[in-house]
Amino acid sequence: MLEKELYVFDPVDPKPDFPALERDRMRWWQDQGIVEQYLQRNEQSEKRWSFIDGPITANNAMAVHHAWGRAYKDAFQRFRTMQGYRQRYQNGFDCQGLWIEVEVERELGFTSKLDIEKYGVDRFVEKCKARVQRFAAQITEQSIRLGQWMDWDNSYFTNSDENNYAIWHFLKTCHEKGWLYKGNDCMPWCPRCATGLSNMEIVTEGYREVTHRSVYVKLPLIERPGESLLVWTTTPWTLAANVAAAVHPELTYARVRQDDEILYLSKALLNPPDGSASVLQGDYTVEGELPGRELAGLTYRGPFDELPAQEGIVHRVIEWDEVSEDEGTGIVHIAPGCGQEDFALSKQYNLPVVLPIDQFGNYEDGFGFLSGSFAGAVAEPIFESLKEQGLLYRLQDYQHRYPICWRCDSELVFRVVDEWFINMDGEDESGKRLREHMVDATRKITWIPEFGLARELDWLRNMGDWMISKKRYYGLALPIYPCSCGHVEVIGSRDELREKAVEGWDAFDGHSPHRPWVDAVKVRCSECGEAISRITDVGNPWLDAGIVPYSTLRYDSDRSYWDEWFPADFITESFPGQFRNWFYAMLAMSAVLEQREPYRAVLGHGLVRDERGEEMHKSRGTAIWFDDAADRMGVDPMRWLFLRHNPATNVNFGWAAGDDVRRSLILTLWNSYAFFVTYANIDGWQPEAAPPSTAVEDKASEVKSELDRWLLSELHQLIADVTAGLDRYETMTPARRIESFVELLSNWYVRRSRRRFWKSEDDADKRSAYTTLHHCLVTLAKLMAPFTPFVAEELYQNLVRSQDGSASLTTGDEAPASVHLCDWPESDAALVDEALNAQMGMLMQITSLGLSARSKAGIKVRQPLPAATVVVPKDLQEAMTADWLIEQFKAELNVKRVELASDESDFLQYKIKPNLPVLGPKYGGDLGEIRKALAELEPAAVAAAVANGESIAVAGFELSPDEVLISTVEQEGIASAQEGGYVVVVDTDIPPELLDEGLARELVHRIQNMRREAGFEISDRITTYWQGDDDIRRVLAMHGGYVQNETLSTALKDSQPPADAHSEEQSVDGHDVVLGVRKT
RNA sequence: GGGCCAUUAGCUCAGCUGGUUAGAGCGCGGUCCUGAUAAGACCGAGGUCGGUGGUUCGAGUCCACCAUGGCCCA
Repeated sequence: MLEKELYVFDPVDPKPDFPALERDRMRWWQDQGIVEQYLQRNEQSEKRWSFIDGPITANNAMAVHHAWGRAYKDAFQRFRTMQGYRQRYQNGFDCQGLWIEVEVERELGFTSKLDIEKYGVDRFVEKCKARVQRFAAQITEQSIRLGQWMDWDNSYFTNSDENNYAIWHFLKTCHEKGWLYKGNDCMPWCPRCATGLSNMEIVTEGYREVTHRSVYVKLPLIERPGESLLVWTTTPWTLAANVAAAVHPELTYARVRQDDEILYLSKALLNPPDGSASVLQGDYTVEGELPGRELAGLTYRGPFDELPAQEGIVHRVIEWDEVSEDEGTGIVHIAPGCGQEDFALSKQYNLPVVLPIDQFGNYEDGFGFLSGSFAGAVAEPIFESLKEQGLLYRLQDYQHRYPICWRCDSELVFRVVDEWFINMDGEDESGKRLREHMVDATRKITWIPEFGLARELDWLRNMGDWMISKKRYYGLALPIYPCSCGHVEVIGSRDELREKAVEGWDAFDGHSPHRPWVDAVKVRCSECGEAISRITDVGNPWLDAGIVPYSTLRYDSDRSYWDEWFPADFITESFPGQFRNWFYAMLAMSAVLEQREPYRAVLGHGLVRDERGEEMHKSRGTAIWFDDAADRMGVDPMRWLFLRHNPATNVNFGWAAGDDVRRSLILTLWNSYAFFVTYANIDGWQPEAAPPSTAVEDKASEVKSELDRWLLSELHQLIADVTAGLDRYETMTPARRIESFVELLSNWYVRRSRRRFWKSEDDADKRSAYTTLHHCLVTLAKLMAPFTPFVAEELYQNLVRSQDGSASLTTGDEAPASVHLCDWPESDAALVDEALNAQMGMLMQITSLGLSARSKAGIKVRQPLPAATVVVPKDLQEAMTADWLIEQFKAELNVKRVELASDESDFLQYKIKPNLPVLGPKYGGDLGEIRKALAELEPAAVAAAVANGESIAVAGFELSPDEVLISTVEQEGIASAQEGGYVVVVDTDIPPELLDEGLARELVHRIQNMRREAGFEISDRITTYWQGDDDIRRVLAMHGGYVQNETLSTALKDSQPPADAHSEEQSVDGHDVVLGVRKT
């Protein structure tokens, strides 16, 4: 091979290791300072585009599913950068919250909250911070590998002082509006984490199918000795907190005698309609029926009345409309301290609330034999006790979905606890509720996919008050200072804390506002002057992420900056949880602070599944790590795979899918690019100064082939479509448009243009081909830069930058140092020629049909045929007569002559159909009859009439020719193919001279293969040696010039090949031939 | 229980505001081509577009109900 410096373009490896190219290119970007130039490119721009990055949890390494969202983030930022918009490029890390505590607890081998206290909250919090730093660094490295260009040194961290104090400001605003309150609610509680879960965390993934021992319990009625209610529960530990039993007032209950006692239960459950077993076991007799309301007001003896905690409690029967007769007994055991609905009933009926368990799920004092035991482990002692008391009816295993902790999988319990809430129905000065402000903001936002709007509104309609406190250690320190006098101080900033501090400031000063340091500070109660302490709770982590449109945009420190960048033009995240998490938290916080939408458009996307559409599992080996995927698949295919996908649905990710992208898109493009470079180097072609498209348009003298004009036309349509799609925050449609363009480029333009590049003359047509292909490849690189930044850069660097990368190849038209610094291509509508596009479409269509016809005749394409006859739809017959089109068709199909026929009747049979779009509006209900009658006419006669422009009489109506559609099917015995009004027929009668020509082409083919096997360069000149029979001799005598020209043979020698030639004996179309090639 | 989404070829998925014969990739079978060559092209088989009604001259597309699956919320 020649020294590459002798070429204009760096020779292209036809089979590159793409991941290796990516790694090299990544380093090159860093070494050349390209990323910095990119970040600064639009600093002076008037236009700005505001993107806010949803913080990624810096708690573990990045996974492939993060790559999906980050591909969107990067693609849209790159697109806007190339369009000249000023941006912030700020990445964010989510750094506080229980999930981090859980991981650190795991690292340290802790099993309980108490271990943290023993270890020291300060050391523990430092560990949490360190973990976050570690993974933030790792995620940053991985994101860079993904090709994500952000201002990495300027990432925000939600555990920063600014972020925490911004939330303080928010909370103080809530407090000033009177929307912050301490509530006691019965809530799901994890006994391991020893914390409540907010309504946002009780999610569907937080349930598990489990089997519990359920129990039927008798509750003896005080007023009716010997008679009992029968109740049922799946959580026996709650029986010790029972205070009431609920019946439905309208349902019918049965009074049943069994043995020597009377039981009450739902009548329906004696003989369940679904055929399941009766609640009762054994013989019984129904003595009467009564509506539930007649049981209400009775009192009963509770199952654990002897416990101190139950002292003085009167157990009543109450009415409740939610009681069902689908399961249980139709009488519901009510323990307000252990269930949300129960707790609500306690307010309604003023029932006492018994609180049986502490934060670890252990029974409190006052519960006798149960005190100190874990609620989840007392089923057996409780059953034993019930049995002793004669209250146990029977036990039954019961399978149901039960809530579990999403962090540690522990089964949840329900506890009544003090927590802090934001009242989502709080009213502002005008009487408008916070919830309504959020709904208004939500409607102003563009939700992609559209159903996001409905989903968010649904959540806003149903959401309860926002529980913002958590009884944990590492997180936002809630700045809430309740005083024993009843007043509550809420601190809104660090300065305010210092002003109001009465002790502990010195101990705190210099620390982040985290526990335990901030807890040292006491402030003065503004009502009574008492020194008061902060509640020990930390904040819900969605406060941390929700404040980001304020904290990162300097709301508290630089309002003009905030004005400039708020609201965000665009955000994007994966769906799960976000409608009630990040999307929601931002809406809520923005509604409080500014009563407006914090983002204008939001793109949500689904989940990453494995190749078969199932969840990725480490254990099943279906999980793919990001680093592995980047190493093996490369990130360009990964990004493309995500960006070409419909965001509304989950994507199936895997090695085969990635390889498909590599082969069908990247390699196809690469091959066209390699083709260009190979021939451009041979010809010493160099790009011109001015942009090729206008250069060509301006030079009327330049011969522009239809292929070139067509490719430019398609290119400019592509630019328009891709731009429009990205403007709508869509990547699927643009990606698929690019795919089809690459397909056309490779399998039609390059295929049909090959000879233009091969020919030895350096004429205008050849230069036009180079100019066009070069321009299209460069433009394609720009269009693909947001999607596949690596391969786009490879093409760009070699096609427009000098080999050492130091300068532009063009003169007078300095090309930017990187494709990512280029302007986004502009579509020139004047270059879009729809007529030409249609014409080329027709050519592709008839070519395909011609090949099909040849295929049916079983004649290889290398064998020339005398003629093909083509029929095209009437309105395209004019377009079909173009010389260039005929020439392309002849060449592609290898036929000598093309005949255009207007009458396909010799080759086809007709079928006629009504033209429904025309007839429908005109004839309406008569259409059925017309269709029927039309079907009975003689097709050929109708076709003839239509061809002559005559009307057709059908069922009493006169149909004009354009109201009838003629279609055709092929006749037997003719080598033809037809589709959609096109017919191609090939003449299979091959004269001897064409057989010779076919043989000549076959010989060329063999020689070409031998050239390649011999390892010759494409431009090497050779001497060809041959030995063969008279037919071969005749063919070479006649077509020797052609063979020489095609094979770059300086001579054809009728002799045995010399020893140093590459030679073979072959059978060519039945002729024994010896061939040899040797470099001249 | 309420809401949302989906259901199109063996598999994975496109299909714009209703319009003539519903497409692609992979897989399968066959043929061809080859200076993209451990690629490529062409042809073929494979679909009652989940079901039932409705609106309409006409429904994969709009409406209702149902079924199945998924998601969200109680």
